[in-house]
Amino acid sequence: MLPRAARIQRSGARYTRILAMSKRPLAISTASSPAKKKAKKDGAGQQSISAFFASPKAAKVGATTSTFSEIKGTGGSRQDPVEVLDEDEELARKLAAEEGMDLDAIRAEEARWRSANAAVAHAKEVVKDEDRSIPSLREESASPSKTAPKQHINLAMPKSKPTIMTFPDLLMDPLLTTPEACQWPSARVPFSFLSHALESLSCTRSRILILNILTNTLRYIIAHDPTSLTAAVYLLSNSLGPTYQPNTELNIGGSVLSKALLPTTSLTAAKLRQLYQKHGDPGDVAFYAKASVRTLIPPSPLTVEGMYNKLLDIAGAKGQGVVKRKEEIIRGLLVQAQGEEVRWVYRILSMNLRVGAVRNTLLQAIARAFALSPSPNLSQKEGKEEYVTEELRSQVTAPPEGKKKPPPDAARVKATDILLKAEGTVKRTYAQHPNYGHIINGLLNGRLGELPDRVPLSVGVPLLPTLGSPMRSLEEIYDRLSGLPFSAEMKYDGQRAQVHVCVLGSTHTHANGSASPIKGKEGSANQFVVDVGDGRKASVKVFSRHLEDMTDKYPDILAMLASILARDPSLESFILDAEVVALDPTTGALKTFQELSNRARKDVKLEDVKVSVGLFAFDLLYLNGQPLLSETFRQRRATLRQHFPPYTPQDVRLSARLEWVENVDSEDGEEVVLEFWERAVAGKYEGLMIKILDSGEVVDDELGPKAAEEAASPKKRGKNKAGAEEEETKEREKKNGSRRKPLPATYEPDKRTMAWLKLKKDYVLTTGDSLDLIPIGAWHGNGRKASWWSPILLGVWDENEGRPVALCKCMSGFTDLFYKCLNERYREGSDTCSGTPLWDVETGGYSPTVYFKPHEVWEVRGADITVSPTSVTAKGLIDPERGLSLRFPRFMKLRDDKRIEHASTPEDIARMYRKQDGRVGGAGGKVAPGMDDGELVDVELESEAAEEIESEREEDKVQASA
DNA sequence: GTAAATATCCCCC
DNA sequence: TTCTGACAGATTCGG
DNA sequence: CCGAATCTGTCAGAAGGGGGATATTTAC
Repeated sequence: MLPRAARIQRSGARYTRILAMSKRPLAISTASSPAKKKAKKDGAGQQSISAFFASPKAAKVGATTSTFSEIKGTGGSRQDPVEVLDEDEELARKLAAEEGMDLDAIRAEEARWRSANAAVAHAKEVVKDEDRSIPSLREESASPSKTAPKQHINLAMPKSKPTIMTFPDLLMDPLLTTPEACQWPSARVPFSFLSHALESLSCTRSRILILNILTNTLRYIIAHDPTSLTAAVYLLSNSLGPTYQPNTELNIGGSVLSKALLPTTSLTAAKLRQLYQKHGDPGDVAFYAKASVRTLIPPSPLTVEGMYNKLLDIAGAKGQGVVKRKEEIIRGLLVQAQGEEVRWVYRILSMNLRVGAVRNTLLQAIARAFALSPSPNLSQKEGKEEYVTEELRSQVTAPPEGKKKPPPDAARVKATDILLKAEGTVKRTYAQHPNYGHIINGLLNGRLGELPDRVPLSVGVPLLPTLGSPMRSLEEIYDRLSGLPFSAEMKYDGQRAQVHVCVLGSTHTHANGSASPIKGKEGSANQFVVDVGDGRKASVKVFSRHLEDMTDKYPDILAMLASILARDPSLESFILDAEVVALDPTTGALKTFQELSNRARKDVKLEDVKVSVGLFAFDLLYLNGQPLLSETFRQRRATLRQHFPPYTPQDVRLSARLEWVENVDSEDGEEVVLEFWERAVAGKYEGLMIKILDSGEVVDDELGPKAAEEAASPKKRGKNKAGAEEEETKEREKKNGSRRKPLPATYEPDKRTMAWLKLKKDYVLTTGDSLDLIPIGAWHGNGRKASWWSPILLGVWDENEGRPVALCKCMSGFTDLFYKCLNERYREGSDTCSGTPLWDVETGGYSPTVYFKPHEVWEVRGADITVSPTSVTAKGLIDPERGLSLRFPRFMKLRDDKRIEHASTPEDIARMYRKQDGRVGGAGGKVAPGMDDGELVDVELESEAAEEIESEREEDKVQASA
């Protein structure tokens, strides 16, 4: 029996899916195309008119519809949902009649939709009756501070009938169920089981239910086909393997996919496009297209492992004719897939499941699944306290159906505690060794508690980086850290690099991870071994921020590392965290990110290096066999500086530099920090990184920093620091009347803590400039933004030509409400929005789906001005061939006080470019005097002004809708 | 049959 | 990289 | 004291500009 809450969720969600149907053009590819392909694209791909914007009937229900989407807004709908159903039915019949085909499949589908139909109808009633307080769009904008109240739709939903096999409900509380009976007839998990799980996932947005579904799914697989587990997890993770391994990329996009789909459907390209228009989601299109096909001989059922292996085949394919070969594999998969499976095969192929579960949730589910259903390979005796045993589980009771939630029973409390512990171990392990395959092997072959030892931090396997939280002013930083000593480091505009070095034959050599999930193909292709010169050799790897192996790209860094090893024979293995920055080879002055990205990436030879770089080290995570993660930043930094003094090569052509990042500490005084920040603003830096030096506690209340410092003490990392210690803290807090949060200065992979704060100059409202731009065109959004305009093309005002010129696209900074209002202000086909360029604008290399009548001005921010191959703004002012564009554009507010003639001009942009280009800085940290002397703003004024601007902005954003 | 242009995909920020 | 929004848990507020 | 309202942290998923790598198409 399904818990009531689950039933409600499920039906509500099913209903969401229908709402989520939307129109979208066939061309899914991005539209950042050079001007030349404009004509072709506009002709073939982009079907721009959508029913919602065109039909008056839809306009009539518009308000109601968006009200619906509020409930579980997976994108809203451009059509009355009920009608979608009718049309689908009709279409199905038509297809069946035309092609003379598989009525059974269509019937089953009909049944499914009909039950959903009932749900929608009911839901509609409920909403109408229950809630008159959901305002229409206009009312909403009148009282913007109130967000629409949450809806609870209480209705019973007839269960849809799976076409092929009957699978259990997966939403139930895993503590109340057990995966006893095998759910499939074969030895291996069929793909249909996974498909069922995905289907269930897509029906809800509740984190709790998503976790339940995933956990239950994995439990069944652990219990009945553990060898398929790794494959299943990768299929669920939108990836084929750890990013640091080669050949985990499919290298296929929308174009290959639709090309492959076409022949499996016996539909014409035009019909397929029609389906795209109808449904929006490519996976749904595949599903409907396939629903019209009859196969004479039913293919053998697709298995999870079979699917995964086929994907590996695709990823491994190389050379001439790959597209054809990949197409064939895909076609094979689509033929094999039945019913619902088609949708998920297709979404997996596009590596975008969109079911609300990615890395963290998946790891949680893995942990819980193993804690509840231990690997069949293990004897039941060991480590009982790490698992939720059958006895314990059977004592857990279901909460009663009433609305009152009584306190959970003791067994549940205990079980939940065990689950949380398991999550902690698995997440921590993954953060230090992000490889699902290794973790699953570890869990299948060892106890939960042994996992960290079985899958340890290893040289050669990148660990996830610590993340910094964005801050908007220096003041906010002092506020957050309430007196804890910190270091302020320059944030360079380059590329993150995690450098792994291990001298071969040293005592601390770590295996580079066994049991790779990537089978066959050239698994461990790139082993980079550098010759130190004194007879030693070392293996070296350089990883990017997203843990991609980019050792290829930096032969000069490898050379530098060889020199470092040569000058210090005691170095055996280490992991450095650093930033690679482009440098002027002679002066050592910093260069821009854009220049760094001009470097070649593959098979780079030392001689071919055109852009010199420096490696600016800021952390040391491992040294000579010893992980340093649990040491404080102060300690790690000291060790780093002790063992890795800066290095300047004799010949800049043959080796990169090694530098320490420039920094000051809070102990140097506030003025010093302020000056440092001003230098960051004036120079070619992104801003500052602020890092806690010692572990401590942050005090939220008035109790002041003293208590915090008192409590500050280096913390030993350990699994069970909980228990008594925590209670003690809580009690102390109660007495003091202050809340404290522990703030560790240890290296916390994958955590976005307050221990690392980033202050970028473009976050700070009074620094960096903002632009006033004119919206001149747009595209249809995807997924969540399917019923809105997104992105939007923005232009500057060119006085000479007397018309707007496109500068950049923009999609960030808009609220949902703003999008809705935009739909009204620029309704397709109205006098403000047209599929053809009715107004005199220069769009350069952009070809938007629709053009807007240029009559508004928006305030927009960005980090930098870039030289652009697409934009034509200010062409000739900086570069004869290329225009200028904006890095990280984001919408701030509507400027209804400005006319388009008052928008920014190409000259403005060019001036900003010159200003940032002339910025001073340099590796030595010297600031050339006399530059930009007017830019320095008193910090106090700054933050006050910022606050004002901030609140103003909020208001404006809302007002924009009125 | 080879070289240049174009299209896609992916990855950096 | 940027951003917003949804959930869920924790805290505060009002009767 | 309890339930509602509000705050906070975490997670997911939209998508920006630029540029290299590679396969495919076109031009000579």
